[in-house]
This record gives sequence, C-alpha cells and structure tokens, in this order.
Amino acid sequence: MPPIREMLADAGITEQQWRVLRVLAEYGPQSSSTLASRASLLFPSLTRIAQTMQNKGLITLSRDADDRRRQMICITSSGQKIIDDKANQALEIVADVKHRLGKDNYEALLDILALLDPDNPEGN
Amino acid sequence: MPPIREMLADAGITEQQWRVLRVLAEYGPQSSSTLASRASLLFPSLTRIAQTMQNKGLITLSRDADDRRRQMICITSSGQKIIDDKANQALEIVADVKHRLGKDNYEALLDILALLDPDNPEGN
DNA sequence: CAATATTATTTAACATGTGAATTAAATATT
DNA sequence: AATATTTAATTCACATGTTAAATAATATTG
Repeated sequence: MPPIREMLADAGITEQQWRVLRVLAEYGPQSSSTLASRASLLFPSLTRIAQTMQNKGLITLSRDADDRRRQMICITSSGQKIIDDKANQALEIVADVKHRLGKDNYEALLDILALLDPDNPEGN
Repeated sequence: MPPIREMLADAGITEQQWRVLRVLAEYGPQSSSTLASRASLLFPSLTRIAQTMQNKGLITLSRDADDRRRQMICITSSGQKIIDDKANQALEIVADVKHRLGKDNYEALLDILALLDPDNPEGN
C-alpha cells in the first residue's frame, strides 16, 4: 500500500512493523508465534523484525517465566506513540479505499478474500 | 500461491521467474522495462532476476542495436521447455481456484481488483 | 531418572520488494 | 559541436518472503 508506506515513512517504520505495533496495541503482550500469526507474518520474518524493533526501542523482548522457550513481546511507550500519532491517518486511508470501491464492492471483496483464506474453515 | 510454488519447485524456478518466462513466451523478445511491467515486477527486481535466469540458461540478454541503453531479453529453448512442461498444470491450478470461488465470485473478484489497479484509467 | 520426542524459536541461505543514488547512452539546447 | 537534459538500466542498502536446518527448553517414555 503506497499511501500507507508514505504515511509510515516519516515515523521510520515499515508496513510490517506497523502491523506488529497495531497487534500489540490491540491484544497486549504476547508470544512471538501468536504475534506472527495475528500480524500475518512468517515466523522467521517476525524474529528479524522483532530484533529490529527492539533496537529502535519500539518493543521489549523477554522470556516467559513458565516456559523459557517462549519469547514474550511487549510494546513500549515509544511504540505506542506511533500508533497514537498515526491511527487517524490510517483510518482515513482505509476509508478512502472503501470509498473508491463503493460499499458493496468493498464488502464483496472482503467476503471473497475470506473464501481464499487458507485459515478459513470452508474446506478449501 | 503455495500450489504454484510447489509445482515450480521441481523446475527449480520461482513464481517471479515463471511470470518472466510466461510473458516472454506470450509476447516474444522485449526490453527489460516492458518485461518488468508485463510481469508485474519492479525494475531493480527484474535486473537481478534476469541475471539469475541468464546464468540458469533460461533467457538470453543482448543490447538493442538502435539504442544501446535498451536491454533486450529473449527466452531460450530451455526456458520454453519449462513453459511447455508446466503450462497445463498451471491452468489446472487456476481452474481449481476458480472452482473454489465459483464463477460469479471469481469474475467479481477480477472486476474489483481492476478498480484498485493504479494503472487503471478509472481516475483513482 | 536417562533417553527420546516434541515444541518454540532462531539461524542460514537465497530470492524478491523498495526507494534512492548512480551510470551510460541518447536527445535537446544553445 | 559542446553542454545540458532526459531516459533506460543498474547498483546499493536495507527489509521481508520462503524453505530448510539447527537450537534449546519442555514433555514423554521406557
């Protein structure tokens, strides 16, 4: 999404990093695997992205006390600030797309894409 | 497309390389920029992909005599063989997707996606 | 409890995406 | 014709996609 990338460029993050922040803001601290799935990222990609984002101070990483294999990930206030600063612009961009397509087309698109989703229980 | 990648894996090529071969087979020899556009690849990506494919013997590269800036690209018989060997399987995979969605959904999807295409003259 | 199997994550290697800077050849200007 | 401009490709640097192999911690078995 060019307009999304453009919006995020001055925050210095990518679309994928934006999705990670959004998921963390919505669901709170969570394990790498959960986060990867929710942000539609492959596990190895998330590993690298998380390290990058930790270096940028956008998230913190820690091991789960009960299961030290589990990497727990948490958003920082600096990461949350990006969400707070950009959330409205992101909503506007989505609204624009919706408007360009028209409501009916937009909803039809979401329905059809859901049919193609491999995680969907439609027996694909 | 996991099923497409799986099909191409034993031919030793990627989805992008497959698209390059398909475009060359359909339109014949052409310049890098034309090929990139038709194969939905960014120019810098095509540059690298073309070098890889030349090393594999799937395509040949040469300079246009009239304009030596222009990189002309041509499929080899070895490249054409991959097309010949896999074209039917590829059609089956597409037919499967079409069948999973149903004809109406499939056509609706193509129409809606065309609306989102930045190259489309719909005044987006 | 020791050996084995499973699970969560990481690392590696290669390919592509992306935007900016660079090069080289052709075209336009003066 | 010499300089400036434009155009076609390439190169760079960094980020992610993708698959397979490797680690490390936990759970399971004998």
